[in-house]
Amino acid sequence: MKIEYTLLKKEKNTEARRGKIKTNYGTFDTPMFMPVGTQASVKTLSPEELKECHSGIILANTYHLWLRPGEDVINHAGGLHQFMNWDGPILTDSGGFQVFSLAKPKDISEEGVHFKNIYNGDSLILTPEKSIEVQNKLDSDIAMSFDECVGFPHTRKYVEDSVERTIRWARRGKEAFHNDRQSLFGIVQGAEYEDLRKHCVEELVKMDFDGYSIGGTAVGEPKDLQYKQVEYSCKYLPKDKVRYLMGVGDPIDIVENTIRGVDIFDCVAPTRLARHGHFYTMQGKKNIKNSQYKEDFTPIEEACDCYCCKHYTKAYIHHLIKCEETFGQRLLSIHNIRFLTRLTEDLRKAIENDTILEYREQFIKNYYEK
RNA sequence: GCGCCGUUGGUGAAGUGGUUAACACGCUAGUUUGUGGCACUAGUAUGCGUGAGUUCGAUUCUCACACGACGCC
Repeated sequence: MKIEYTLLKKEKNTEARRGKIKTNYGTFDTPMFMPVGTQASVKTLSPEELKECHSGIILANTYHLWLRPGEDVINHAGGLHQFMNWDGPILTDSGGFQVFSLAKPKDISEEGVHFKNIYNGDSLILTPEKSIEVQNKLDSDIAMSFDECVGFPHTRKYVEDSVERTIRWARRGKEAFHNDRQSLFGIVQGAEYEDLRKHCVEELVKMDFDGYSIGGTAVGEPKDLQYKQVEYSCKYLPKDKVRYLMGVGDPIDIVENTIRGVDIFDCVAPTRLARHGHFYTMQGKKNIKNSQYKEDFTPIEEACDCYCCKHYTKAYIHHLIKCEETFGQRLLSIHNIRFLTRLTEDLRKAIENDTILEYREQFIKNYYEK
């Protein structure tokens, strides 16, 4: 079956939404934070540890799994869930972000995007059809359309042409799509131009996707522009379909964009930052390597219920991270992901109580003014 | 006791008669947004064993002393 999104409640004063998503691998609440497991693994964490972080869904990447081990290997294993021993929902990115991070403009053609295989130097082309074929074989619960994620800054003309191509690619991908157990999302592009975002949404809605993603954010643009891009997208998206904001996961951005109507977030930040010693607290982001933690025998956060905070001290984690022990990276990854899922739990409560604006005010006060 | 070699930041060390003493590690901070994981950026000896001398100028040359390694009695 396809995913089923249920809108449970809209917050009284904002666009924030409380909902739930039913998949073949369980149901999860929205708003929700989704950890990133590019290569069929959320770096340093086991599926059991991820479960304890209360992640409702995880993300894996088409581009990387296409190159290694190859979609057929995973298909022969019985699909991504079986391959990686994760029995919760999985969303796969299409490779569209790698168009932004790896390809140059000259590598992009109407047919698709030309890449060099980093493992053996082969010339490769990723097309909308190929991306969908790979994702069909990976058998994730939610697949993404192949899009072009445009960087910042850019010219209006470039974005105009790019949006049209992304729409054509979305149509080609939808026609190539064959998997009854999987859902497919369209991706809204158009940078900071409201008319282009509106146009993109209208064209995608005509194709009737199972849900919609907001792309082209978190690519170096100022925060206020990011929030506008989300507003210009959510304003035109159908209320009865889920909305996923791609690549955004800074705590304040999760709060701000939930208020603007986003249901799902993903970001590499909690795990990447953890590997470099940073951790989130309600009083802001901190660095465990700082010498002040050398003999601090208290947990990362007293109020946190994660495995890391229940059993380990800052002094111990300070030591582990300075020694580059992977256990330290793992403990902070657990904490950071749990921090973000707790944040979305708070936001869900605030939506139910119609108090999300008060929550934002308090959150900003604690997070930034200390 | 004699001979010989050596002594440069927290560590390993490079180097020069003349503006900011290389590099690495460590240390101190910072950055990271649909991940080409474990990277990048910045700061970190007003100082070259101690004292005296030569010189316009010494960490660099000379002498004495201290400390250390090696060899000989």
